[in-house]
Amino acid sequence: MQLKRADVVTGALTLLDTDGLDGLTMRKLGALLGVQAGGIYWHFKNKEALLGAMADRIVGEITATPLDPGPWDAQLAEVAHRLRRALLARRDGARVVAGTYVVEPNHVRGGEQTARILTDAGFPLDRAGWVLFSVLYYVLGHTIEEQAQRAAGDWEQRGAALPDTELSRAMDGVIKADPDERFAYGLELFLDGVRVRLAAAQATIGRRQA
Amino acid sequence: MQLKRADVVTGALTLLDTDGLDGLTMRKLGALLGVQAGGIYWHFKNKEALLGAMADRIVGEITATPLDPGPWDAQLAEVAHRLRRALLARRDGARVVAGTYVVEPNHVRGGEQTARILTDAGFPLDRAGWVLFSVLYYVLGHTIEEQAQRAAGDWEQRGAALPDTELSRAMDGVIKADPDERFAYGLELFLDGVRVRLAAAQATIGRRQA
DNA sequence: TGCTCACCTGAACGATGTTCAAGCTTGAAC
DNA sequence: GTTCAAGCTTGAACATCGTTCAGGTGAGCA
Repeated sequence: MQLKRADVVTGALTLLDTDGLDGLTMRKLGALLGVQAGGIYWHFKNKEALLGAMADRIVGEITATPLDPGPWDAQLAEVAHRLRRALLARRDGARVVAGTYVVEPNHVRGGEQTARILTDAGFPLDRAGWVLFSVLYYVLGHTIEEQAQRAAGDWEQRGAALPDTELSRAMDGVIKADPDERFAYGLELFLDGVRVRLAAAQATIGRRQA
Repeated sequence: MQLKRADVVTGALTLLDTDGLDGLTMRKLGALLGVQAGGIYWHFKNKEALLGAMADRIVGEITATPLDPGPWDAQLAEVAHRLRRALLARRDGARVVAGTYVVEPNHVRGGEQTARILTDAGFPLDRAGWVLFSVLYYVLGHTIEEQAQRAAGDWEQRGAALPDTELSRAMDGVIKADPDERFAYGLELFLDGVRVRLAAAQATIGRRQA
């Protein structure tokens, strides 16, 4: 039974979970697959291409199951949460996805599907794209930091080094707060902004129609 | 004249601009500083520590000049723009900053200064921190992608590979749009959300006072 | 049976981060 | 002005990394 392209990606994701992105080497991946390191290069041009395929597999989770019908804001929030869950599901998932600027099929498919949510809600198509990317950036940034914090683990010299002002204690509180809550809060800020824009756009149309 | 810690950081940032993050090696940095690669390890425990110091120097630009007095939303927007400019000012600046989860002095100082903007506007302290970090994540995510796209340069096989639907043409339009405009648009979405929250909080206080 | 691809081996190449004993340089103390 | 410890650097080595490539192996078709 020979190796298929998909098997390499699966093995790479397994190794990612156990050893992290920095521990993901071609030699270790080869050993896991029962193959010499060089053999992988028949399936992928280089490591970057492999990482791109891994990223696409990770974000592919988002479009795996169809969205429940419902109001646009609930749907958009669901997509954002799915993306975050997909990134968190694998060790260093956010770094893997953020590091690859490749246009892979699942990326594009997910983007289109999400844009449709916004255009159906009445957003003009170009602005829908802008909103979509903005949310994407927020999720990526948030999850990168979340996983970096998790990786840094408990070498928490932090509190000691900081000056003990009211503000810096608050900063420390932010870091220690529940990431799920913080994520939802920031996402809600975004959605409020989108709601404002949507209301304004519809008011303009209404005025034009009146 | 011997090397000081700060000189190493300055040289590293120069090398970052010319060779990019992937081209920033200890040997090249040593050559630039007129020193063997091993010598750098007297000043910094390892490369990660050096990158942390570089990141702190980059974000230090933000607090270099004091903020103009004005309404809180203009100030917050100014901070976000300063952060973006500081990251864009150096090649791969966003990746450098995002990759280091170290609490360096300038990071903390900038965070506190920005939190004060929000508390002065009437935000509770803990929520101010959440808002602040959310904006930070947006800016980081946006700028990482912006610089990645710049680095990918004009190997634009992109248009050809994509299916030619209305939606995918729109996606392509997003990528080709002016990054400054896109950034400002997404930031404004955020600010709208914050305004909504602030209005709601003040309404509650008002009702309580009444 | 033999041919032809698809797939893999095994060894090498250059480059990277990091370590360390040994030297040099500097500046203050005597 | 000499001395001496501390601050800084050398030079060579080590393990490991991504990547290449000429040559093997094996399965499926003729």
